[in-house]
Amino acid sequence: MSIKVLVVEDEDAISHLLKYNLTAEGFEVTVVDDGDEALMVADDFQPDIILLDWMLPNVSGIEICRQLRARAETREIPVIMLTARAEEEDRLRGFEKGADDYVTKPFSMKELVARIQAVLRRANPAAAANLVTFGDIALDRETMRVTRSEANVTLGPTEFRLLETLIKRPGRVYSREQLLDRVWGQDIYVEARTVDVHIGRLRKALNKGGLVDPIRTVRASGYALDETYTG
Amino acid sequence: MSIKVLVVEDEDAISHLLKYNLTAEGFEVTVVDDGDEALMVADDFQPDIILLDWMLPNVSGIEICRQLRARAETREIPVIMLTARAEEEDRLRGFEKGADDYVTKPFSMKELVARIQAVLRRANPAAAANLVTFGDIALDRETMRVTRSEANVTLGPTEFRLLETLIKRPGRVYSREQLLDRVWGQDIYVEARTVDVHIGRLRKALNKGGLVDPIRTVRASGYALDETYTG
DNA sequence: CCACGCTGTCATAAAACTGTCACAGAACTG
DNA sequence: CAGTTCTGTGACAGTTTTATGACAGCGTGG
Repeated sequence: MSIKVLVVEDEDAISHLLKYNLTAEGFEVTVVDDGDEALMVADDFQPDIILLDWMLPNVSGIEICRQLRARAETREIPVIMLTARAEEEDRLRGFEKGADDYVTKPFSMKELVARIQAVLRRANPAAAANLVTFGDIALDRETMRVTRSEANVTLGPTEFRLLETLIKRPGRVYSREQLLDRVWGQDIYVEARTVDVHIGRLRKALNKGGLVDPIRTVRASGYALDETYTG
Repeated sequence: MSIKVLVVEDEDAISHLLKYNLTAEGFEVTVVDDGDEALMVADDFQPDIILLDWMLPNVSGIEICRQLRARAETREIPVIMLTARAEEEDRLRGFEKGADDYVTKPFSMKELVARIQAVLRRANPAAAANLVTFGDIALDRETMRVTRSEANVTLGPTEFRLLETLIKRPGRVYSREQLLDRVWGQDIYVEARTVDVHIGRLRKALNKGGLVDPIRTVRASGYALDETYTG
């Protein structure tokens, strides 16, 4: 099942553009062009996120936003405001009324998608899935197994947790300290460089057989799963 | 580079605690223990937020707050007051003088971090955002990546921070000294001309493939992102 | 008690990045 | 236009950061 996006936008040019591109990105897109309809559709379609134009016929986007927040059924749905205005004051009003983020037209699709994902991550408390995948890598918490391209990968407990941590947010860079906190726990002390060694061990296990390394080293910062990697 | 916090606090016990915990939370923390120093450091370090102790030697926190508001350079920086007093009257005075929030000692780190983030969101949504864009350039703090026209740009740590600094205020001209303060830090000494070299490196990386240079050199002054540039 | 798998630390080598300098060229000045 | 000031940049030596093999300690199961 894919992520459902509700687009509230009255300009056809923009809504078509959005529908086209977001569909291509794998989202399930519904478009409405007016505020009252938006409120109704939000209720029964239950989108995962709403993209809300600021300027709408009849009711302003900000008012929609306020009303969405007032109803139990729609309260939790994150909202990104789309607007031509970049003024500070407007931005503040948007956040005040409960917008989760704010995108100024014109925007790039890349930016929009990144923001959608960021907001969803923030709003969506841990997807407690047993099976997590990243490219051709699959990690199963239940069986404590990791596979790459269907082939079994043998990991020690520490490497397993390390991968488990990294895979939660592919692309995000974790500092050695953050990894120590998350993988080793906050109370125990180990050298930061120990992380390097375990990253090395994880790499060796994961890339056995000459596969491409999916782990990115970010100098002076830490490590991340390379989000541009496609298994 | 992460969010910069300036802590103004004269009690070592507390400032150490703050520095330790906030650093662990991913903030970049600078501590000063006296008001006059705070004003100076705020100017060149340009923190994203200031945690200000109410009781300080020489000058009171509230006075610092007032003076911060009086200067263009520091006016926009949000302030959270730290105080042992919880009386309504003090709280009002704090807000009157321009504090954005108010935390009463003793406080939990969790609470403080939550308030910092709330204040940052309110005061400056862009600074708290992971993704900053300028024209066709996008800088993502979470993944530590920079792209131009969707294409990945490889930067060293220093060039990354340099761009991060410039992109905060496109168009603003930064002197070499200001860039040294903000990008390199206040305590270390390097030649001003070193900035030129890194600007050169940033340019080379950013414009690879014959793209237009978005960085403007302002003779005898410094550098800026060219606000007339449209990606 | 031993073998074994796993761990954390270290030493060392390799890689990546940094700051400076020198010089060429560009931009100003009068 | 000649003189002066400022900027761009290739080269380079030095430094910082990362990768990795080696090793000793630990706990478990035999």
